[in-house]
Amino acid sequence: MTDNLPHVRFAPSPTGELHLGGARTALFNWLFARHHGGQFHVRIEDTDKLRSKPEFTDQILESLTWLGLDWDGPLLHQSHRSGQYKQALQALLKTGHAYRCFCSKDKLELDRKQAAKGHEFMYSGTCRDLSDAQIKIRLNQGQTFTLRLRIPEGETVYDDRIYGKVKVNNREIDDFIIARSDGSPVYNLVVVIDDHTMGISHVIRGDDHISNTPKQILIYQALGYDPPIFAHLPMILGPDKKRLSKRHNAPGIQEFRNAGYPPAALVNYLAMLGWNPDTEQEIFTPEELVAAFRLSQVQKKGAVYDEKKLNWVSSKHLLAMTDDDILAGIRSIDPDWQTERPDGYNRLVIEQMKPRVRSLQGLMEDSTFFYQVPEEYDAKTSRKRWPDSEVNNLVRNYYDHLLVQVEWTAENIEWLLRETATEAIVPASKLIHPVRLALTGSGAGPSLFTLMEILGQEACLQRLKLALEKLP
RNA sequence: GGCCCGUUCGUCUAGGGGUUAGGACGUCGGCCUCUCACGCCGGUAACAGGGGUUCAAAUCCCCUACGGGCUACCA
Repeated sequence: MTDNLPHVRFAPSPTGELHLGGARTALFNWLFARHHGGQFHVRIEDTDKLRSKPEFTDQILESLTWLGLDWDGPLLHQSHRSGQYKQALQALLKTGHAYRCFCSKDKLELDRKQAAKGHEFMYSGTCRDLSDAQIKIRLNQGQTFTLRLRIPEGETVYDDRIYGKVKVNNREIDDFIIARSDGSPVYNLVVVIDDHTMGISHVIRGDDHISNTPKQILIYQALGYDPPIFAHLPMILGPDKKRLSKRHNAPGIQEFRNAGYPPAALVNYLAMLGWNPDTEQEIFTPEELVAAFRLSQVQKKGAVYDEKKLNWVSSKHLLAMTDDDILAGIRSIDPDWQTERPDGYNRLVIEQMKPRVRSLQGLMEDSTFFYQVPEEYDAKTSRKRWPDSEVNNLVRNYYDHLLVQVEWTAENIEWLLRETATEAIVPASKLIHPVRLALTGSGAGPSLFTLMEILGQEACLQRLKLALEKLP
């Protein structure tokens, strides 16, 4: 490119939803581009007609958008470039870098099976040096053929920005197929042409592509293109150290969204998987990540996905978010959440609950007592905090005091409670806990007096009355 | 099988010749306290193994083991 700024791309195939590994690859590309003021492109690799589904494209894009990974320029589709591939194939055939191979699929498969017993399988090169006459005969017979790349002698070397120098003897690479017998180009050719015509300067992708890279470099050379810079990211692993997949019931990005992880938290966590900022900072905003990101700080080894740490990162982000932002986040998952309540009330609830949860979903679930009368009382807490009818007397006294309380503030509520306890010559906690149980149905929750102030006099009285009837 | 890549606490990682091998999550204990969280303090826990090189190796070299990836007319 003429601007000298990096151009990178994320190239998912729409054969499934975006998962963690893909998201991380996209993220690192995006961080790299944004850090250097370059361009981040998204290209949909939809050449596999059978497995590609437009719904998946939509879903992937939605996930990227949700994560905040905005891309530059139009969305590209690989399938729209077929003319160009044909042209390149023709050129390679003409220059002798590619040749026709008439071996049938069945024969190749047989060879492969034979070889499986012994050692490696490589294409034997049967058709490598067919004469023009021989080719003509076969063509006249109507034999179908694939196109193979003629691999030159020597070795292919490249400098991986993460792995360092990677060197492969070309003997290890066989004359692989670049066009199928129906004339369609194969992935390795297609990426090369796409990346070249898009002006991609840095190819940043999963390290499962490391062995493909020399093949692709050979194609670049055959075509007379300059290869881009390569950087291979380590895989994200499951607890068994195998590449993370559905078998680990690894959630797709949409599930993280639905579970109520703030996108910035997921981005933060993913960035820390296999990368480190060279400082001891752990919690980053996306902007801070952009500023700090260096490819050179990327790890070579795979990293195990750890939900516990994600939860921690998420709780940190939640704590740092404003109540309004959290409310907006919740509404983006569930537009109807507590809409019948004033948002002022909801914000108070959020303020109280946000240090106690790890996700928006958790916040919604754990704050139901702010909105409805508890349906039951936690058995263990009941036994411990409300063991007998003496508690009823105590709570009834408090209830009576509250009945006449005109100014409903946390201070007044607390003062009254302590008064009630003092009158009965018991510690305040003897009253605090049963009251909380009556109001929330559980033994845990925000500070009782703040809770009561937020709930309001009417709700508190109603719930106390109910508990007095039902407990112990 | 072949080729490539990797290996520091359970997990994410710092450390690249001389360190009490550091931090974070988790876990355990304590403090705070009306509970639960938050917060704070503290504990637990790692250089895969073996050979070299060196006065000195987690750090450099070699081998082994283990793990992963690739080895398609998939992408």
